[in-house]
This record gives sequence, C-alpha cells and structure tokens, in this order.
Amino acid sequence: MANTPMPSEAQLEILDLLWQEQPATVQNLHDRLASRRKVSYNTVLTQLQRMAKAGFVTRNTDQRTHTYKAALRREQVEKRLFNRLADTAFGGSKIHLALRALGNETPTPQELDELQEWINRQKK
Amino acid sequence: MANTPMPSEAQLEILDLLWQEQPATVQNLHDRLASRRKVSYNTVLTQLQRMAKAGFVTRNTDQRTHTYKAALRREQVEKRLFNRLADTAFGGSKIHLALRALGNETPTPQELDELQEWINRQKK
DNA sequence: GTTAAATTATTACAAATGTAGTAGAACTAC
DNA sequence: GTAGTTCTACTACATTTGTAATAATTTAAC
Repeated sequence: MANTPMPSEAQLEILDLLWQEQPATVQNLHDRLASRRKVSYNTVLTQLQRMAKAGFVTRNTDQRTHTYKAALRREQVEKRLFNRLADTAFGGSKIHLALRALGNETPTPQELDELQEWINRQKK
Repeated sequence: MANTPMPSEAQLEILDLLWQEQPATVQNLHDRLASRRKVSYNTVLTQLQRMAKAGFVTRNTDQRTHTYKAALRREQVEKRLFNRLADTAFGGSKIHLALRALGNETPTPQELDELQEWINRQKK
C-alpha cells in the first residue's frame, strides 16, 4: 500500500498537465510542456508510453492519434509525494514542511481565505 | 543559482540524520539509519563519500575514523525541495501544496497560532 | 499516386541512483 | 606478534531516468 511505484519527476510534469486538461494527445501535451522548457515530441511520447505501461495513465487507441488520461488521483499522488518529502528531509514533520512553504509565498486573497477556513475548522 | 545539484533521496535521509546530530561517524549514521530500514554499512559510506565529493557534507579526516558534517543549510534544501515539488506536481501552487499538507495533519494549538499569525501578516 | 507530414513503435544511450562486495590498512586484544 | 575487527578506498552492477534518434505506418495535399 505504501510503496506502490510512483511517477518520476518528468512524468509528474506531464501528469500535472493531464490533471489540468484531459484527455490529451501527445501533440497537445508536447505543446504545453514545450512552452515551459525545451523538450522533444518523442520524449513526451516515450514518457506517456512508460506511464501507460506502469498504469499511471490510460490511453484510448481507437483513433490513430491516441489520447491519454491520468489514471491516478491527483490528491493521492500529492499526498504520497508530500509525505515522502516530509519523511526523508523534514524529519517527518509535515506541519513544519507546510510552514516552511508558506514562509516564502505571497498568496492570493482566495488562497488566504482557504487557509483561514482551514484554521477555523481546526480551532473548533 | 537555481539549478545547483541537489542531494538524492538516499542522501537526504543521511543529511537529515546529520542535521539532527553533528558531526557523526559512518558507524553512527549507519546505526541510526539501519534502525529504520535494512541497509549495509558500505552503502552509507559510499553515499557519504559521494556527498563529500559533491560538497553536500564536509569531512574531518584527522582521525582514522572520519567524521562528517552537513555542508548545506537545512532551510535552503527544504525550500528548494519544496519548490521543486510544487512546480512539478502541484501546478506551481505552493499554497495549494501547503494546504494539501495541512489537510492530513492535526496541528498543535501553537502551530495553529503560528499559522494564524502568518495569515494576519499577509492580510495587512 | 507520389511526396510531405503526422503519429506511433522500437531502440539506444549516457548519467544518476541505490546498493553492496572486495581489498588493504590500521587498531585492538590476547 | 598474530588473529580478529574496524575503517576507508575502490570497484561493480543492475535499475531507473531523461532524452531522443530511427523506423514504420498512416493520412493529407497536390
């Protein structure tokens, strides 16, 4: 349960795009990724193929141009990654990690509200 | 400045131990690490040697038994790791990542206060 | 229908990663 | 002083990771 294989960093980048908009073609994903950093079409394709094999994404092959969807729940993955980071580098303290995070950020009013609400819930 | 090489995950585990107690011998680090998971003495040694080479730790070789100290500031590393995680998996939203973190935690009253204060500061 | 473009499949490869074995030096206990 | 023990240095090796080239196939445009 705890040690299911996780997507690599390059794969997470692509998963993140899928979570934002699904399903998507290689072309589309490459366009979006390439707008952030230089990367070849085939690199994206290979990662998607690896992820399909690993079960991280599903793919529809009805058309010649395949389309992909994330097969993992974003929340699940985020939680696992966060815990791993807290465990390996933050001595296991998740709150500590969260505070560290906030320390360097300028939140939007909406985010602030979310945070405030969370605190209110905790205080009850 | 942004892409200085970072310690790997196995290295972070060791760095974390150093941050807790420094300086330390291989023996000591191995003992502490092995109490959490099975790992050989030589594995720890090798990682320390690699880290020394990479400049992640310094080592004192005056005695036959060398001692090691972290050469990176914990805060720095934590910040970088956090940002990397936010960028690759959380669509760049650090607050979002922090909230996710908080979602699974039960904070102490004191931590809640810290958080509340942070919010108040932001609201001004 | 022949050429160009798009798309997937296959293969490659260097570097990083995690792990540990072996060799040799030096210290320790008899 | 010799036999085990403790260390470091060096070497090894399978996997994973990131990246991409090449080949094969289908579709589109003329």
